[in-house]
Amino acid sequence: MKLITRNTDYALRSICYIARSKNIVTVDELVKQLGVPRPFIRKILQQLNKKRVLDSFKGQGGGFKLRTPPGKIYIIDIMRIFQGQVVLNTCFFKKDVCPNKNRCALRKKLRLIEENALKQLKQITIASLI
Amino acid sequence: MKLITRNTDYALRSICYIARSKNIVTVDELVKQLGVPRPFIRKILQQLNKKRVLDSFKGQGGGFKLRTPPGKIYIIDIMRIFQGQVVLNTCFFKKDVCPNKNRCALRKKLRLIEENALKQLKQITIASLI
DNA sequence: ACAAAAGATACTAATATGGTATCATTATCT
DNA sequence: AGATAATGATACCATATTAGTATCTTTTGT
Ligand code: FES
Ligand code: FES
Repeated sequence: MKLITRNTDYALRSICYIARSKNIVTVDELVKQLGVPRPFIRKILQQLNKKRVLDSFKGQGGGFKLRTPPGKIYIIDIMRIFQGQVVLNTCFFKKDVCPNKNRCALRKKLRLIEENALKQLKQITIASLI
Repeated sequence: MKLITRNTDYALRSICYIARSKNIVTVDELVKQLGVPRPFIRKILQQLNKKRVLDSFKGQGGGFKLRTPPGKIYIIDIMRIFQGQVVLNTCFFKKDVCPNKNRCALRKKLRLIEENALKQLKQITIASLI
């Protein structure tokens, strides 16, 4: 039960770095800073661009910068990009949606725990990490 | 980010069923009740026996029963059996243990969330599910 | 034109999870 | 004692997810 995966982790680190550095940041710079495989982090940054977290500039002097201020980037959103819908607690009972789900004591408990975790995750911004 | 996996889920269901039924319960009965692949649930029950959650009896009339009362079986322990150490939030920064871990803002936040979830999980017993 | 950047996309590798198969052991019943 | 009904142990296979690579295209500044 990992809260965040490697993807997300690197993404967050990259975003934090970019947030701190006022200038535009290249992949090369991030590779040096984070010591992460170049093609891997490239893919991550591309995804962040597609999802409109970062803005990208091609060509010489190009690179990435934030599209919104760090105080408005929530890590839950980054998690969603790389991990899909966060905190879902599936029922394995029957193939389809379990008809029992609302009465099921286990789900009820788990749901509470998840809601709680979600609530906390939703409050963390990049700004609060740097 | 699944809170519990299929293994754990089936284990919990099995334990709940066994807890409700006063008699000794066979794999066959569980298969019928839960509609889960027989060899799969066998393995699960064997593990539960090894970890001393269930007690097992071989031979005719054999099967499984609880080793402790349902109020003393915590689901966090079942999770640990099937999912290993629950709620660990790894740092991916450098290969080894990150020297920065205690100062790292992200880890600090995640740790809080995890501690919270753990605290809640630790309170759920089988008794509270049946 | 050329070089330095990112974009797009498809592929491979490693790990974790989910599931099977097979044979050995033990206990009960007749 | 032997047959049968149960679990124990163990090794294997399948699938999904995560992690990582490779290659080629596009854009832009000089
Ligand atoms: S049995 Fe389906 S949610 Fe619990
Ligand atoms: S950088 Fe290692 S814990 Fe945050």
